[in-house]
Amino acid sequence: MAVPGRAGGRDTASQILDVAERLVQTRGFNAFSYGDVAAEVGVTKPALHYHFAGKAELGEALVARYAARFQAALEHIDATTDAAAKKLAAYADLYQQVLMEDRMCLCGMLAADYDTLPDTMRHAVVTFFDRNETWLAGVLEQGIREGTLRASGPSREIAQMVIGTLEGAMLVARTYHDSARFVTTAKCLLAELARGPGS
Amino acid sequence: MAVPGRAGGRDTASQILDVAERLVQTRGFNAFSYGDVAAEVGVTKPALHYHFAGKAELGEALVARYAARFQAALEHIDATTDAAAKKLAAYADLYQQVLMEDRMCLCGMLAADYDTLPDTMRHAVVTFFDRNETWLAGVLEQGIREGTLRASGPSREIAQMVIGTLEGAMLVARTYHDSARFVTTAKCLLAELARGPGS
DNA sequence: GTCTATAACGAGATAGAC
DNA sequence: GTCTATCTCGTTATAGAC
Repeated sequence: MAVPGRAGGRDTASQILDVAERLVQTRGFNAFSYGDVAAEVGVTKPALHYHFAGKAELGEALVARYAARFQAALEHIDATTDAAAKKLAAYADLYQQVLMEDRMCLCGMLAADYDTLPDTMRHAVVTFFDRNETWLAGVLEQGIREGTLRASGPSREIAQMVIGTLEGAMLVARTYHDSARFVTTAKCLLAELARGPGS
Repeated sequence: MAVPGRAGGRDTASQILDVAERLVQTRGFNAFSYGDVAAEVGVTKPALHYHFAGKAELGEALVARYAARFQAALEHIDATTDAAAKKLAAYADLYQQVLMEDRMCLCGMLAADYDTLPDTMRHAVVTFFDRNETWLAGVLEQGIREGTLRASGPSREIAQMVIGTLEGAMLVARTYHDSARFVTTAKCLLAELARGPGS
């Protein structure tokens, strides 16, 4: 339950979000339609427009829900894990769980679609990355204090690299249908950040 | 001229490829149309169909040209650079040049669109990554022999991480309209791989 | 090699009944 | 809250003239 709320689907709005989320994560924002979602949920297109006025509004709701769920997962890590290195591993595991459902990170996918997104969605995607960066920078600083992690530069910059590496590893691994490829990169990354004899 | 051939545009086919390439790199494969390309090149849609039967064929030609150009750039690096660490820096610089034109790597973008691509394009994208991985692994092994690079694991796995990191850093940096963000991550990555007191 | 014209389809969206 | 029916537009693609 690192990513709670996905199993849900009692009401139509949740079902719409569930289906649309999967379609965006696998096909991208410009390769899914109201028709696709409606058919899969078992309603008609106007029913979708009742719940989400347009594709922009649906997209905004998608990012908002995903970001909230991710934020909750980060808080869950903070609440249940002490060591910074373990927090980092748990963070990478969040990505891995997404990939093992054959999905790209929602915001990673939307980053690819960025130039075609409505403004509100753009801002929401950037905010998602900002929050991840802030959380990661905190974990890195904790690890440096503990002496369990090392940073060869400012913690925010290392945090940016971690996000980029995990998003990129997901992106590429999906073309190989090989989640092991992601796991390998995540392990390399964690090994690099673990306190070796560096700085 | 690390990426030769882009300036070209004598014949219509080249112009079509140039425009389509930029549109795919900025908007994705599912967010550009024959109409967009035709309008920009200054011809009509049937003229495009004359040169490239359909979107699939255009996409294949796009990846083939991009991959060939990239391959040529790698050979250029090999021919003009000795030290492995400098080759690695030159490799990261190839990505940076693409990003500074406000573009995503063509194959990174197509990786996001992967689930919606025709089969021939899928294979071409994977082959692109494979060739990059092979070249990078060779450079890493050279660096280990020289004692200028270190690898905390098998060179092919490190090569995979390098590709993932650079693709992901590009992907995210584009949402910030901030190529400096990519440069920072690339520097961190090169610093990690440079021979510190590690293995 | 490029055009006009058009076919055939799917997209996002709305009106209005129930 | 969901439906039928419809509108308008953009999409890929083809036929056939020049």
